Parts: sequence; structure tokens; C-alpha cells
Amino acid sequence: MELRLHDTLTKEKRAFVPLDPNNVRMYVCGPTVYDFAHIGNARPVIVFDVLFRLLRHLHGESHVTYVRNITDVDDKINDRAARDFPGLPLNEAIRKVTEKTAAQFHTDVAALGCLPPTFEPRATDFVLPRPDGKADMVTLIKQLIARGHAYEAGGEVLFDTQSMADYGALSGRKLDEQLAGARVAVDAHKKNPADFVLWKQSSDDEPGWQSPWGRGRPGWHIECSAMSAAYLGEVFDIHGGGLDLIFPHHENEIAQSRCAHGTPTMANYWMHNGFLQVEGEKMSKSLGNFFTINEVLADWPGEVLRLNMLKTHYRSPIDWTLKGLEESAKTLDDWYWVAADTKGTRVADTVVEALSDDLNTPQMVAALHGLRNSAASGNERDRDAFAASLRLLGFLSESSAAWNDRKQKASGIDAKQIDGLIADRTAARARKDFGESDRIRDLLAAMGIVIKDSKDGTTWEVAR
RNA sequence: GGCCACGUGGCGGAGUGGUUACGCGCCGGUCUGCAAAACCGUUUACUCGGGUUCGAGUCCCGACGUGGCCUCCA
Repeated sequence: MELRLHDTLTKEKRAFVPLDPNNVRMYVCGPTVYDFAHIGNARPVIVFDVLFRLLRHLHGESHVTYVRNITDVDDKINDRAARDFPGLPLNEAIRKVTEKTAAQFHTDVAALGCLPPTFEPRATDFVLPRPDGKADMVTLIKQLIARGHAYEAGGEVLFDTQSMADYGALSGRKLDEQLAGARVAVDAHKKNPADFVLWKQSSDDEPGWQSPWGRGRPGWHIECSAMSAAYLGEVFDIHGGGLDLIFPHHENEIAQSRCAHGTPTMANYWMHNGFLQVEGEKMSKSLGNFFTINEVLADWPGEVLRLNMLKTHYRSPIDWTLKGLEESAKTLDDWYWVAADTKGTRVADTVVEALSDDLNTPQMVAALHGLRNSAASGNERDRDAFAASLRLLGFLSESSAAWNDRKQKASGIDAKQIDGLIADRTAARARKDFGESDRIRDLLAAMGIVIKDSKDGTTWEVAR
């Protein structure tokens, strides 16, 4: 079975052929660490984690390189640092903000069942030329100037968009059309309104690095051009991110990387995930429906968020709802019960086939339901495949006992008390005192306990 | 204003020319003292209007709706 991926650049789904099957290379734009990640940020992290896992399955774990950067230089970070640590020197305050936020990000995504990427470079480590000779931003900018694709003006270094014949190919924008309805203020020093900053000057109270163009800091896009080249080379296989990054971020990355390196392409497949809404509305702080990953994790296990995200295809918009979370939780309760701590040795073909069709995770979920039903009716081969598939995808990370305990603890229910009531009810039933046994049953139901009678006795669990 | 994505049954959500998606819910059955749980089964769909075709949810045109980008927001 062959992997097919949808490419934003060509707008088509086509067979994935890696440049080097022994080193499949993927770059995904990571977080800007100025504030805790929200559930919208979680989507690309989960989606591309699934792709990472699939590629490792197909090509071998040691044959995939996944790079996801951390952006730790950004004016929003500066603002946050000044706000939160007014007494500290700016550099120190910035470090506190970025370290704290990055640490929280790592905790959050680990809870979502995401593997760490192979490399997670920080932008600030790639501003100046490096001792190890890996690509850096200043050298890239110098190359762009040398090749006639960038110019210095008004204290800035700008990319000259007109120097690139096919600028705008990814987002389907043509420069002249952009100009027609442009609301972008034309800076006097720009040759063209679409030109964007590669390097800008820093004032004394802003973070800065000494460069050939004075003390300054990089523009937003150049960091990804540098870090992808540093770890993946000038041309690599897959570049991913959210839909909103297509323009201007990825468009400008392509322009910088291709023009600096003189290559016809930057990445062979551009993949973009759709946006997330909350209860049918745009997520925004003013509507009060803005949730960080951390906040949602307080109420739900990470795997519930993960499954909830994968129930929708990555390119479609997703509506994040409480009802959806409840359904996902219910499904996972059932899957943990059926998988019953099976180790799992062989991943199901149906699951790999679904994922191989441009990461069709809804189809994958359907395949898992099929395996689940087969396993529940006693097919041990499918139970093995069910568990192996779930583990491949980042589920079943805890024992089924731990999974159930968590729910019980969260509910604050005293297990010994329940066991006692169950024993009383069993005794009442044995003496055919059904009035009493039904009274206890109603009592338990009111407490949120689901009882399960079987030939072997009575078990119970906490209802959601 | 320009560009892009999406619009499927009570709900979520796959499916790109011709056969059941799948899950939840509802309803029926088995089981049960009666239930619950579990298992088995059933049910309803393709925003609207044109067009292409032997045949369209699936292709084309238009309308409407929702969301996004064009302002360093995943």
C-alpha cells in the first residue's frame, strides 16, 4: 500500500516518494512561546505526530527525521516579558517567559500522546553563524543579498519579492493582484509593498544581535528557513503547519530558502491542517470560549483530546464541543476495556491503509471500531492488532486499571462504600428481597455508578 | 473588494461517477426477578437552483450560508 498525501502547492493528492527512504525529513512550525498553547495549537501537533508515527512505521523508526522549532524571539514575547517581569532586565525576563512557556508546552503535548520530535531547535540558537557550521539566519540573509534577492533600506534588510518570478505560488497570490486591493501601508523604504523584513534594527531595550547591518533581530520567517536547512538540508520532503501559515509565513519561507539556495523547491509536500471552532463559534478570548491545552487536560485525559481531534480529517474544520469530548471519552473507556492491556504485536493493515490515504483518521477510527468488535467477539488475532494499532497511534499509554482509577478518583467516589452496597444488594437479591435490592440499585445510580451484573457476579464503574 | 476552504441522516463524521462508511442517540430483540451492562438487529442524508452524463452526494456553472487569509493568528 502506498502513502498518498495532499500537497497544498499543487492542490492534489499524490503518492509520497521520499527523497531518501533512509532519511525521510519533515519540518513543522512549532509554537511561539509567549503564552500557554491553546487547543487550536494542539491540532497540528497531534496531526503531524500521527504522520510522524506513520512514517516511522512505514520506513523504520530510525529513518525519519522530524524537526519542530520553538520560536523564542518575537515581539509578542518582548511585550509579555515587560508586562510580567517589569523589574527584571529584558533579556532575563524574556528567558523566564520562554523557558516557562516552553516547559508547559512540552508537558502539554506529552500528555496528548505526542512523541518528541527528533530535533527541536530554538530560533535564538540559529541567528548568528554557528561553530558547528549549521545553517543560520545571518548567513542566509547575506546569501540573499549577494544573489540580488534582498536589499538594505531604512535600517532593515528586506526581501525583494519582485526578484522571484513565481513568488506567491503556494498561496495562489499574484503580486499585481495583491496591489490592486492592497490595504497594506506602503513603507517608504520598501521597493514593493509585498516585500517583507528579513532583519530589523533593535533599540537598546529590545533583544538584538550584532550583524553586518547593525544590532538587530531577525524577521519572523527567516528562522524556519535556517532551522530547516540546518537539520534537513536545502530541499526536504514534508513541511507542515496550520492553514493560516500558508500566507505569509510559508510563502515567504519558500521565497527565502529557494532564493538563498538557488533550488527550485524547498519541500516536496506542503501540508496544512484546518482550523478549530468551539461549540460552533470562532474561538476567541472575548467570547469566553478560549481554552488552553492545560485547562482542558484538567478535565479530560490527554488521550480523549487526542481521539477527539483525530475523529475529524486534518484538512477539515473541526468543531470542538463538550458533547464530542464526552463521546470520545466513552469510546476510549470501551477501547481500554476491550484491549484489556493486550500488548499488541502486529498493526492492522486496515488502520495503515486508512492513514495512508492522506491521513484519513476518521477512516482509521472506523477501522479501529471494526477491530474492536471482532476482538470483543473473541478474535484474539484482531485483539492483538487492535491493541498494536492503538499503541502505534499513541493510545493505550496507561493500564486499563489506571485508566478506570482515574475516573473514579476524579468523581471522588469511595470504592469501599460502593463495594459494601453492592454486597448488600447481592445479599438482598439472594433472598429475593427485590424491593431492597432495587432501592440500593437506585441509590447507586443516583451516585453515578453503573452496575454490571453477570454470571460471575457484579462489577461497577463510574458513569461519565 | 481579491483569494481559499467547507456545507452529508437526530448529532458527530468518512466517502470524488454506479454496491452498507463508521460512531453516538433513538427504536426493537436476546439476557435479567425487573432493569442496567453486554450482545444482535433496524431506522433516517447528501444547502438550494441550473447543467454534463445511461447514471452525480461525487464533475461544471450560479446562489445562499459558515469559516479562513489578504494586518508576523495553529
